[in-house]
Amino acid sequence: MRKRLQSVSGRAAGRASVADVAAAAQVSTATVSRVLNNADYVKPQTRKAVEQAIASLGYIPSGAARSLSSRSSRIIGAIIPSIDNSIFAAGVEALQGHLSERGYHLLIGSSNYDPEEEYQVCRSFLEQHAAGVIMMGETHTPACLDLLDRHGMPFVNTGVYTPDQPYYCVGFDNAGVAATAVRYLVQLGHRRFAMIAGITAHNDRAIGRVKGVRAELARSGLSLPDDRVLERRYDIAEGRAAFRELMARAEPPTAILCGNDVQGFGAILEAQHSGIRIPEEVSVVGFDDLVLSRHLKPSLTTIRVPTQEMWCRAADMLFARLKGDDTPRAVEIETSLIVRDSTGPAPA
Amino acid sequence: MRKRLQSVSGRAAGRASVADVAAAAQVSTATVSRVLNNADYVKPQTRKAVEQAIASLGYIPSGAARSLSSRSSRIIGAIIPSIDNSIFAAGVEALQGHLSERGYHLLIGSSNYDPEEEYQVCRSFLEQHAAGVIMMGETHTPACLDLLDRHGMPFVNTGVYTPDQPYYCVGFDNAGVAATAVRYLVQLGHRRFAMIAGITAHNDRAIGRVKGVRAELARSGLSLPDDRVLERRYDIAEGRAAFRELMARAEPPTAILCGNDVQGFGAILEAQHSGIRIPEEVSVVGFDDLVLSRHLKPSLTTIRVPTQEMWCRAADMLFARLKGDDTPRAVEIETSLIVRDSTGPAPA
DNA sequence: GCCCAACATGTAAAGGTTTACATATCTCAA
DNA sequence: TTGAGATATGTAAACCTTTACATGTTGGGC
Repeated sequence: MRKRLQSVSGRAAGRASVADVAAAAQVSTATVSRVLNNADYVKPQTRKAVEQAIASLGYIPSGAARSLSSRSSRIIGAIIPSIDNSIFAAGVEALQGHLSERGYHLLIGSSNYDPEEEYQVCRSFLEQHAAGVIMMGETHTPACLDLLDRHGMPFVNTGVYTPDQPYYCVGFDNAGVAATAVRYLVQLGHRRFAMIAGITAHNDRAIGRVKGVRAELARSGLSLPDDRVLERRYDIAEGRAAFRELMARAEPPTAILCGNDVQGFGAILEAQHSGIRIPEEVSVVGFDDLVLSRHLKPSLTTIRVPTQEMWCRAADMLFARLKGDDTPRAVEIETSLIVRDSTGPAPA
Repeated sequence: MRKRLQSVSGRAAGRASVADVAAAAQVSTATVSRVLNNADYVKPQTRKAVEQAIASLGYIPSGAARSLSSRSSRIIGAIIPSIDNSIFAAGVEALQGHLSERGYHLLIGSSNYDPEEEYQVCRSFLEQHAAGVIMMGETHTPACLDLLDRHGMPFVNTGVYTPDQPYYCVGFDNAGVAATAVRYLVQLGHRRFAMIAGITAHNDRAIGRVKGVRAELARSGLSLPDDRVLERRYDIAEGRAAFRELMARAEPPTAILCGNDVQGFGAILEAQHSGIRIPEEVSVVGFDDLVLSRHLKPSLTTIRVPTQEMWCRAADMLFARLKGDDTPRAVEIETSLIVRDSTGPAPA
């Protein structure tokens, strides 16, 4: 059994610890800790000595020991339904950068739109002492909420704006935003609508969008029968199939609202392949404004959602709560209808 | 100051610990630990008692304490150049699931193709006591390699196959694979080639692909002048611009190889917009086989890369090394040329 | 020249596991 | 009946920080 690394040894026999740094800088571990966490009351000269020791030992603090001791960590957990969806990938990317700039780390888990998996991911975040959690949507199992609550784990719901709820959130009103698109289409003279929606089970955003479309149509004295709402996965192939199915009907819709851009891509691509003209024969609207949307032919009219901003704001809300600052409970982010070439006047 | 949570208290005043579980189950903490890590030599009856205590207390082990004590964690770090790229998103998604099934957690960091950032992410993984790291490519700064080495942190390079190197890797020979596509195009009669390549700085995969193309062309007595290699970001807009630029030349290429599918999408979409016919006027080949590739019109001929498999294998290599099992140092995964509609005979 | 506040640093406990080692109990062959 | 393993459990140290508290030092107003 070899004695632990001494400050003299160039090579680490095991990892250098605060004790090693302290020894090398001839100070106490408390002082090293103070330097590390740049606390007040450290003489510049002392600080320099410690920093030098840190550098020469290649000392890297132990996150585990740190969070054990301080009962807080620099880890944020994010639960994403599916990373393999551009909109979430973009969000995760932005979030990761945002956290990293602030010395935080991102732990990610995916729920696959399954509440049970979401619960398990929460548990694992708790296990890792995450400082906070970001989740999608407002619908979580009681077990999950209870778990977070019992452990005093702060969390923020994203993708939804629910000022009436007691939970923190940053997002937008899915129903209201979807209504915007409908209003625009109605103005263009459309009367026969259909929807390629996301799978609504366990997905309040998808539900909200369908609801919003229905509500707005109702306001114009129109309706959206159940058989004109096709629930499909967020997937190009599914979007294509749904579009084909809708357009093959006796009375095809003149306007199709998609649950997200990916389904919209499916619609446009299927139209390209089958020779259906968009927007002359049918208008298509997406949701998210992914990068591809502006490049397709025709380009896709859609709702722009500032995802990056949303995830970063969610992180900021957590930071504020961790610091004890107060922060509004519900933050609404601005979306906008981006009119492109996939929509036009209803055919005569 | 309140006394710590007792097994009798329904509500947690702080988090339950092994000590609490031990007390509740009337055993020692060692036994609880044994149950937790399902070690041998625990009487079924005892195990049951402990498990019951765990359940009733809602006990969640502390990952921090665990890794501190055991000097190992269940965290794997992955450094991705950019999550906001379908190919990586798909990989991360698969990796996350794979790890999660095995009780591991995924910490992610992005390097933005910047070696310095990669180094920083490595540091932060070290800080979090990751059990292992997965990185893209074989090119890492000496500082980074040294850091990993000094801390005995196992890592695996992905996206490259370098049996001659002393590092673990799982991937494929970028140059060789790119050559495959060239061979196919040469057979189709193409003689005037161009490339929309990725930015080669700090990106050995991008470099490899360019090299492979050049090497294979040389074998056929052809060449690829520097002015026919446009280095661009992996981005649809960049792909479009590059395609436009190439096709506007006095002698436009008859075949364009793209650094990845995203650039290929750019080429196809630009062709759609500008009325250039693919493959009649020019053939286009991508790399990655993203989901969209088969759906575009024309569909994109490309190289299929089993990304999901690649990332999962990388994780498996780490697992094997962590367990002390031995594992081949270099694993080659199989890619294949997927011929679709974006390639055809060279125009006459 | 004194004393107090502000500044600077040190000591040691606590945080929640794992694990080496010690101890206790059981089983069964001789 | 005994005792040697095998089985089962316990004790306590170690892992590496942070932090409450204690102590020591400095400067300057009087």
